[in-house]
Amino acid sequence: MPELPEVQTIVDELNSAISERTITGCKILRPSIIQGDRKCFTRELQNRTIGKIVRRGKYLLFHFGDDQGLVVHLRMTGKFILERASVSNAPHHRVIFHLDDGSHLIFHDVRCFGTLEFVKDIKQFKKILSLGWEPWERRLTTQSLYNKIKNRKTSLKAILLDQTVIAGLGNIYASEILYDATLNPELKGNEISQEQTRRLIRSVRKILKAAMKYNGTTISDYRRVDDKQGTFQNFLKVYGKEGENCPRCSSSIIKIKQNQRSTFLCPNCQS
DNA sequence: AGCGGAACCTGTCGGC
DNA sequence: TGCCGACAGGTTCCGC
Repeated sequence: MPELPEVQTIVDELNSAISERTITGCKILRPSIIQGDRKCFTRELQNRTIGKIVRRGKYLLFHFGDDQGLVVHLRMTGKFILERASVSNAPHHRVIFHLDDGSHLIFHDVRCFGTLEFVKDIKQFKKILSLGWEPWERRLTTQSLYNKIKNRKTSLKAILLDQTVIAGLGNIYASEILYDATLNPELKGNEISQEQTRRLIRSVRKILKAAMKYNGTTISDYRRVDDKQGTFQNFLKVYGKEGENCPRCSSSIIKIKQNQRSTFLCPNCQS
């Protein structure tokens, strides 16, 4: 489900809703969701006060005042639900956090790919350390990105999904970005010019910024903490638009498979 | 080293 | 109607 704009929306809403709340207890309904030491998880989180919640790539980092914290990844269908009073019974509730104001934060996940992990030092957490540039990081420049991908034999689409290059992009925005930049998704890293790299970065920033403005894209599962939907699906140009007309040239949008995943493109504009 | 495919788990949808 | 395969917003592991 969520890519950077969806995760950022959720992080912003959680900061408003539960920052400075203390976790009074937690109930694990699906143990496989918990990474690391499951036995310690409940004990480590007990009586912790949630400080700042930040996003890095598609991870949510709940800081507990020091370097310790809770690292969450929503994967495809993970979401957070805040219930003010009693906890409803739903089949996909996986972990329930009880908070000191009587409310409950529920981690809900249909497919159970999502992960929660307590970490003693977030700064040294390997999965976070291996992430690439944030889209608005100064070090992400035409030159640095060009240097990083100029020898790669894989497609631009796969490069955009590679979290060790730029962190936060996923399948929807990868197609939208390549369409915006008029780049063929099947072009290889070692085939693109500096000018094309410049356009790629510009489109990454443009599309993500617009998606965040509209609180992300809801196609089926993604919901905000208050259960509202994002609205960027109303502005998608190619994702899920197979057979529809390209807004730029009216050619028919096509769907192809790259590395087992769908890519949507205009075969004319992006040739 | 770097690439592509399988696996992880559950639900939905379209075709026959 | 019912079954079966394909597909879904992501990541990790494994073999080549």
